[in-house]
Amino acid sequence: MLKEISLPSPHDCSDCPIRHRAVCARCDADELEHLDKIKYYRSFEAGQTVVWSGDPMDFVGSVVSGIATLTQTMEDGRTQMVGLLLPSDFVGRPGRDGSAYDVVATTDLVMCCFRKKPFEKMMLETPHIAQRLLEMTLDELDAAREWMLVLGRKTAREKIASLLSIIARRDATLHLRPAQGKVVFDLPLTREAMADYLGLTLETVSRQISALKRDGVIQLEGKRHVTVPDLDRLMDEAGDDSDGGVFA
Amino acid sequence: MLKEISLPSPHDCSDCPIRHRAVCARCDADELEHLDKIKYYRSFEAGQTVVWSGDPMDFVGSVVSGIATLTQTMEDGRTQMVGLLLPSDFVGRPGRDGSAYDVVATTDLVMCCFRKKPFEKMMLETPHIAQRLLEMTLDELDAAREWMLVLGRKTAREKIASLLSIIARRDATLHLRPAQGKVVFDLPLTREAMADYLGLTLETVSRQISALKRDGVIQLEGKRHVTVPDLDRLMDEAGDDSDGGVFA
DNA sequence: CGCCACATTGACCGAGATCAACAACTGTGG
DNA sequence: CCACAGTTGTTGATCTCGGTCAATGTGGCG
Repeated sequence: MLKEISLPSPHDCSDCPIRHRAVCARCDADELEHLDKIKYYRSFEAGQTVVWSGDPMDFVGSVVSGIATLTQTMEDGRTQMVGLLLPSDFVGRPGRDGSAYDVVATTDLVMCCFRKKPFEKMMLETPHIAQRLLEMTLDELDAAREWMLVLGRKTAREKIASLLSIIARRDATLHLRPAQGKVVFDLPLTREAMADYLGLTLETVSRQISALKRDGVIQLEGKRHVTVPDLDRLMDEAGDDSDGGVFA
Repeated sequence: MLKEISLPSPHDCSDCPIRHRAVCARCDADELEHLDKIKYYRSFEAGQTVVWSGDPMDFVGSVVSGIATLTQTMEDGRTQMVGLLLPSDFVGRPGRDGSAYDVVATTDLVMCCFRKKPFEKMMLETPHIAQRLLEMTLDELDAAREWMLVLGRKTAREKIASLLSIIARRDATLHLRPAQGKVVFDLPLTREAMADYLGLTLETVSRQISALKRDGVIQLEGKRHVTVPDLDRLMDEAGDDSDGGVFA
């Protein structure tokens, strides 16, 4: 079944929900106008593949709404998620033809795309864009390294707790609620996607979620709706260095 | 015992061995002269810690020679290496006060350091530096994501083979030898460091290296000197997508 | 209703961790 | 020169966490 996805009418950057966080965050009015000329919107429905690994990619862009994943797959089918793309995150690599990863929409997704060639040209002329992209890339590198610790050294229970606390914290900041005490959110990932993120099997994910529920660390309503009564407790289970947030 | 480390006399960038690969790769003569004013060299001996995680860092810089590691440690002592720094690699994050990781010299090490504040100022004024740093950061992000697949989904044997083939290929390109057929190199890491890199115990590392030796995939002379009779065979064992190098 | 995708739970197994002994090498001091 | 201690690496015995295989549950939609 193909849902009819309404292409969002091109709207002004000034009321863009990711205006202040995306790659264009530092651009002034002139620069936005320039960007406007090379941008277009694309929508994807949940489950659709945005780009296949190895395929040429003639655009780069930002996630406006929804969630996408970056995954790598070995010949025998083992797959590892290597990135979780949330609104304002950047997709694609300037200066490279193809995607190194599969990019898949896990929810309905809207992207603000820039034609690659003009974007690359603009990057050379517009320090504001290159600077912001560098900052975002450094943040992603930090996140990737944090994840390497999760993958390499944490137990299954700690891995699940780590993922939940990341989602909980992101959700809290997104909705401008305090990232402590009680947090409520919906899981944006299937058990299988969580397993691919964590280097586990989906059965282990299921078991550990059940265990955390049994132990009162989380409450579940249905399969996706999660209540965390005490975020500190959850972060404790994640084995994270107590002082949650690294540096500003 | 403290070895006497001779501080290398400040030398001209023009005969710097990493001139064409480091963060200064795209700089012209003027820019190099400017960099020269804020740079200084530091030497470390094998085993010394360059920066502790969380400590303030008043410089950024490039590895000139030797090898350093980036590691994260949990309270209970579990550690995960999150970066392997080879000559020309960049250390430190502009715009951040402290290091998020421990940086440790695993061999004798020489670094070309830039005072942070002036470097940050220069980055804003010198697109060549910001551009090159962006490129290098994107490369590191790709490497980190490649490593996430290794950590999350590969077997112990595949992990060892992956690490060996990475070192072999780097060594081959460094010495401008073809990255195929027979390759010979010295392991720059202890078994424990390899374990920390791969999310294994040092015993498992030792066992798998012995197994690869038994199976003729590698030959060992002493504990560190490795001969790879057939790099393709090794890469096969690593389970890597056959077409070794992703994109250019 | 029955189908299908997603999730849970159980029984069993094996790769890798853990605990422990030992070997090889290096530098130290008598 | 040898005895030694310290570091690094190897190998063996055993245990355990998480993977594998399989049955069962659940909720949405035709």
